[in-house]
Amino acid sequence: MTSKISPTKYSISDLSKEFDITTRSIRFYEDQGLVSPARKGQTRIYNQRDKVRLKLILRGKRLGFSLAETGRLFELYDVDKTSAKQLNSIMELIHNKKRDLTQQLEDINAVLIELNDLEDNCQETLRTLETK
Amino acid sequence: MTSKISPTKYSISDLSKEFDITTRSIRFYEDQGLVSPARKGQTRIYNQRDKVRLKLILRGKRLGFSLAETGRLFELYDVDKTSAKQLNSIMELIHNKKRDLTQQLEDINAVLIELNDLEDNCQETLRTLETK
DNA sequence: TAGGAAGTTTACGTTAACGTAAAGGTTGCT
DNA sequence: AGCAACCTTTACGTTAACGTAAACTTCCTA
Repeated sequence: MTSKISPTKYSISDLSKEFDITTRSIRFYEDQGLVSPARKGQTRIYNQRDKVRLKLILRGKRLGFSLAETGRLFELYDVDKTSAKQLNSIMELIHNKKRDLTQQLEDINAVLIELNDLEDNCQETLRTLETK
Repeated sequence: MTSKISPTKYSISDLSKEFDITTRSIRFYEDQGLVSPARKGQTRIYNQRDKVRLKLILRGKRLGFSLAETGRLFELYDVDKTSAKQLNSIMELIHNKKRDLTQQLEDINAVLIELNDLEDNCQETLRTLETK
């Protein structure tokens, strides 16, 4: 049996509400080539794929990716018929991204440790203040 | 015996070379109140503390912190004699930062998994290209 | 049929984090 | 003395990622 799935059709304001971003941002992402919704007349109509892309864009932003970088990552997924040359440059790109992210993991862990220390200090100070 | 430590005195170009940033950036960070080097006449003289701060600024940037956010974190360390009220707002700030960073950890792990998948695909495609 | 809600394009404005250039002071050779 | 290598301040320019406003269309409904 074929699986019927969710509505798969969204207006721009549907998505702006769901992701808590402005319609301006969504149109801007389109301008930058990160999404390309269908049109019904003038009106944009977004499908599941567009929605997923928005989610990925936002995740990218949380990680400090520029929109251009996120766009590059999107391209990676659309690669089916590529030359070996391109494949190698793609793998280099992937390698660099992995390197950056691994560095970020270290950074985050370090900062989390520091924040926990700070938190402990604060709580202790609070306790001594209350005892008095 | 007292431990003699490293030079602890740096010129602006020393640090710009060491951290691979421009002197313009370093002066800008000063402008934003993130470092405050001593002066000998007009000339800036940086010490160990300044150097550490630069390192932290750069780590913050890797994590997508704005200079203002990093500045807030610096302030947290200078807190000794603070009121309970301030302590609570500080702890809230810490809490939010921890929340963000934890989210980032999840994001990074997700992206790393995807990148590994992509890498595998690329390598497999490369192998099939070579076999032919 | 008048108006409101949601959509559109076009275009100028804004903020952060510097880049870049101009104009000049200080030190150290040679 | 001259100039090269640093340092300084001042100030305008630049890019990314939108914000904001104007002017317009389309659809719904009271």
